[in-house]
Amino acid sequence: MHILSEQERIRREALNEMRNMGIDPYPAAAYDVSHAIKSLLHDFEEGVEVKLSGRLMSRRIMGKASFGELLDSSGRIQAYFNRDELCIGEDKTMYNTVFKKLLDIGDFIGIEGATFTTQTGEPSVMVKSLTVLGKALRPLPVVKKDEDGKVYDAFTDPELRYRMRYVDLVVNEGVKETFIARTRIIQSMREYFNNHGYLEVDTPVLQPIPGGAAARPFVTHHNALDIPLYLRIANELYLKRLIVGGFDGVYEFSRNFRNEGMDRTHNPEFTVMEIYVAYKDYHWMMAFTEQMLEKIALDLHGTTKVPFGDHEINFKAPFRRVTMLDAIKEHTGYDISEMDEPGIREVCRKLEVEVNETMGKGKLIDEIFGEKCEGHFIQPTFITDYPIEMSPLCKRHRDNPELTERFELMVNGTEIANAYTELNDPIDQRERFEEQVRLQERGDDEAMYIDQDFLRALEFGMPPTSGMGIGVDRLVMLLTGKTSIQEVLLFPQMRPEKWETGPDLNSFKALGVPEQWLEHLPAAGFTSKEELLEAKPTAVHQKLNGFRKKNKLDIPALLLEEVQAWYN
RNA sequence: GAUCUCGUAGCUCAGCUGGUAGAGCAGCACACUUUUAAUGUGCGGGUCCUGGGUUCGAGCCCCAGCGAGAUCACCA
Repeated sequence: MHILSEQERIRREALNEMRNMGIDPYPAAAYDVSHAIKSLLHDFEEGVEVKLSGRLMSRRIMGKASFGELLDSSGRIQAYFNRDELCIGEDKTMYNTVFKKLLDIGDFIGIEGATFTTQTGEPSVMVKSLTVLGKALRPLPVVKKDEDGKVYDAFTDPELRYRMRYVDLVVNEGVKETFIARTRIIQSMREYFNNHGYLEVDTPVLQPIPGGAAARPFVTHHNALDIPLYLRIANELYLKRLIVGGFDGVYEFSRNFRNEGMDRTHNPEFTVMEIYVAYKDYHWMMAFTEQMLEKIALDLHGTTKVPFGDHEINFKAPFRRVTMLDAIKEHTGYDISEMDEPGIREVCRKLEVEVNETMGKGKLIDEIFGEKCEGHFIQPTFITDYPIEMSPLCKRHRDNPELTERFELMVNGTEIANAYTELNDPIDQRERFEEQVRLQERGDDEAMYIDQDFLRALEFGMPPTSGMGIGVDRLVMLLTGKTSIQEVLLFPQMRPEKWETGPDLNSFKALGVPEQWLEHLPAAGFTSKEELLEAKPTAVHQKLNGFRKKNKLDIPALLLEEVQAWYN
């Protein structure tokens, strides 16, 4: 138990008083409402009998009448509490005591009454009946907004907002909308795939070999099997096994886990949608992807134009297509298409792109692209035909064996999707994995492991297939105008909070402190037995009785002799 | 992991050259029957992130730690 602040103590006292009055602050019965607030406001009419529920978010008390705001999941409405409307008879306790004294901002209440419009033109509810549905014991931050929509005292500290997302969702406008948008984006995507007849599947999160991507995995241990298991870094190799098994198209919203840095674009767990479709190639997949994004933008915003920062991004298909080598030529002036590794190294030096000895030709090209080109692609652009070294799961380009049939979709200067014509030649695949092992030995810690079962599956034959993965979190960021991944994850990873262990009331009890006093000692400034015994008995005696008087505690005052007895 | 910045009341923030901790909102009390960032009067509320150090004296200076943010590295 933490030490209660004054405001928390006052709310607990109100809670007890409600119980003493026979009001259950946490009633069990369902409270069926007549309207969601948003829909009530949407076609607002006067004189409609309504029953609403929600949190009390503000109160403006003026003697016998008060205004408050009720917040439900859909919106806010003003409620008018008039003493004589709420309390028809002589007994005015419901207004004078329950509403004015015992309710607080943040409490859940139900109201029944009739709609009307105030003199200032505000749609409101004249409250005839009030029900307490759930008392809040902690004060909610009060965020206020003036006529111009200017926000005061917003709850802004990112640490507190992410740790206490429940508070963030209640008091900060727009937070809920972001997460509703996230779900709608996912629904739109799922609908698109289902309409094409592709099957949503689930593949293992716990994997014996962390394959399908180059990343550092989380390791755990399975006791019964006594083996290490890895949290998946990708699901690609499993989905391709399903294509081997005969599905035409499979997709999965895959929570992936990577044991790497955390910042405003990286969370240890994140969501990627991956889809694999048989008998298709990456040209088909580009068209499929751009149409998907156009649909998502339309479903979410009703237009393909999405504002983001200073830009407006247009998801209208088709998107521009540029080969990686052309992109490099476009943004650096160097044509590296005919160059060998030393030649490209020289270009890196001239461009002041940082490289090291472990990097192969492909990696060098990727570095140039990442440093000099990536950031320039604001409007959706497909970058195609990547070097073979950095694409070990991708089929060789039909016209150039040094390249692969791969594209990445760049939007707003970052990659949001990645796709291949998948490699289905098992012998080539085995050699590519072995090349990865050589890179690993050279020091490239991003190189991949060899998944023998995956190779076996390919040896049974996989139809030509195209696969695409899209970062769901980043897509949501783009479509909601957020610049940090923490804003689109309900519960982003944070360092665990340190909790006060709390005062040890039992140790006070052992000293002989009366039962009724135990809970008040920490509030009065004594959090441990040691702390108490360090002070003089006379000081303790005065401090505790002073606390009793100040807080009007309904317990007997302590005698000095009683306090002295604790010291023996 | 590195560098920089920040951590003060429930929330948002001031706090001078080191000299007894402040404001607004929220809370409590009183007044007020159509307000809307309601208003007026009064009153409470603090481990100044934690632990050391310097000093007669530390919210402020120094050291260490914890947490967060920004930049970078790695990654998507």
